[in-house]
Amino acid sequence: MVLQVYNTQTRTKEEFVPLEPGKIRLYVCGITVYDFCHIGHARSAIVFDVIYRYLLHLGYEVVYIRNFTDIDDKIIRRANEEGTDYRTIADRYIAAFYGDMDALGVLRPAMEPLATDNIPEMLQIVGKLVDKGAAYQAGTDVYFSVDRFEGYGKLSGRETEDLMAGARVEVDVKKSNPLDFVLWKGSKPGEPSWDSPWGPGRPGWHIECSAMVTKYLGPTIDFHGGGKDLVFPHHENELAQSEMAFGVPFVRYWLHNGFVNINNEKMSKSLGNFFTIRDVLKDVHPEALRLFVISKHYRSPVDFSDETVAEAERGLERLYSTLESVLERVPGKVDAQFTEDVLKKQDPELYEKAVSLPAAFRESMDNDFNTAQAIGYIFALQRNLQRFLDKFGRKNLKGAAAVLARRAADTLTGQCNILGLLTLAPGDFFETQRRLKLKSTGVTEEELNEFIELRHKARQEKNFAEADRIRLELEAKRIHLEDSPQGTKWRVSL
RNA sequence: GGCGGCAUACCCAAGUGGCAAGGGAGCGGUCUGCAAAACCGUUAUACAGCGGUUCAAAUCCGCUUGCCGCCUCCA
Repeated sequence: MVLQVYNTQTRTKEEFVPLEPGKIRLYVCGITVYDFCHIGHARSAIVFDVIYRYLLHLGYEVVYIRNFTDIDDKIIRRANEEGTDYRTIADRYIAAFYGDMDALGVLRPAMEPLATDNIPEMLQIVGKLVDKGAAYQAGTDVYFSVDRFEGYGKLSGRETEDLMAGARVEVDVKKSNPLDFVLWKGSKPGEPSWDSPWGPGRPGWHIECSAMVTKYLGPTIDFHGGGKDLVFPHHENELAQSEMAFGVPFVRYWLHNGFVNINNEKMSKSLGNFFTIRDVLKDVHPEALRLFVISKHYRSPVDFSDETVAEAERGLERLYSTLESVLERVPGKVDAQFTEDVLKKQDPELYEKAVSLPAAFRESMDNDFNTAQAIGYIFALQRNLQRFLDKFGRKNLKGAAAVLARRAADTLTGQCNILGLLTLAPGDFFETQRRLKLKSTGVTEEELNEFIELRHKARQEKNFAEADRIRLELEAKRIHLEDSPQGTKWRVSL
């Protein structure tokens, strides 16, 4: 089986062949640090986190780089609004970003370089382009000359004539071609600036990625990723300047994730319909958000709503619930040896599903990271496992049945871990989940425990009317009581 | 105006030529003092519409309709 990936540039799925056997160079465009991240950023981060985890799982050495754009117009504007400097703003939101990413369980890339730490490298590329006649100075700015790069438009599938015709931007008179883009921007008085052969200034938007890709990974890399909106102009321009400067292919496979929509409309700052990661995580468990994101193929748009997120939460609770049952019902040590045949006889379907899950999972993931399908297989095994557990009523499992249940649970957990799911002990998950959800009911844990205690007494006295009254009172607040042999548990409905 | 994507049950969502995965919700049942959870059963002669290719199409081709995105900062 081979990994197939959809390459934006060719618009087809291609067999993945790394530049260097066993090694993968992966670069993902990070964020511009001028505000808190929203769930669109979360989707991108989670999608590439899953891809990164999967490539590691396949046994590749993956060098994963994700940059921070820490100098740009929006950062400067924000600094001016707050009467502070760009560095303060950038550092604040870098810290916030790390907080969000850690909360989401996103693995850290090998390196997360800052644009401003790589200015000399950028100037080097600008110099190369000027020397080759592919860039020119106009006023205090330096522009890339799109006409000089034959392949311009090959990533986004556009013809330069089409772009010209549809140009919505006011044409900058300094440019010799309206499509030319700025490599180096002369700074206005009071703006942050760096010295350069073309005068004091700061980098244009695209040059930083070209510089950092080359510096940390080399002139040709395997994967370059980001949101769909970066295809044009950002990645198109990166590609143009890099290939012009270094004369070798820039990226072997371009990966772009789809958007998060709200009510079927793109979520964006300009539309004002966005949710920050930190706000969402106030009532949604990070693994539930992750499951929500990867329940759909990464290239498709995904609609974010209370309903769609709640579905993911319920699904995740189901998985953890089954795992919890296995922990409770299968004795701590399962050391007895049984032949495969004996295990299979316990429940042929469960046995078969457990044994075949890794292959099915891998086949899905090898097909352009089809996490949605992989999750389908995971739920199928979960269902079989739960069914198997239920066959034993409330009894603990013993012997071969215990071994089979344990093996199925381990397989489930193992595959989910590759996606960054089921990374917690079930007990810890449910505790966090209950605490998150209880906040929205206005009932404190102490109050709730008092209710449960009162009801417990009423039940002991066979005063079921009172017991049911308490149940109903709590249900009105979406708190459901579940009587079990281990005592009364509770959960908040989603 | 140019370029691109999507359309599968009540909802979400896989499927990319050979009997339509999975999840949620609903309904009926088992269990329960009553519940909940869980389990069992049930819910698409059918994949926007029309035409074509094929022994065979949700899957390939063409047209039509509807929605969305990019072309400006944007994950």
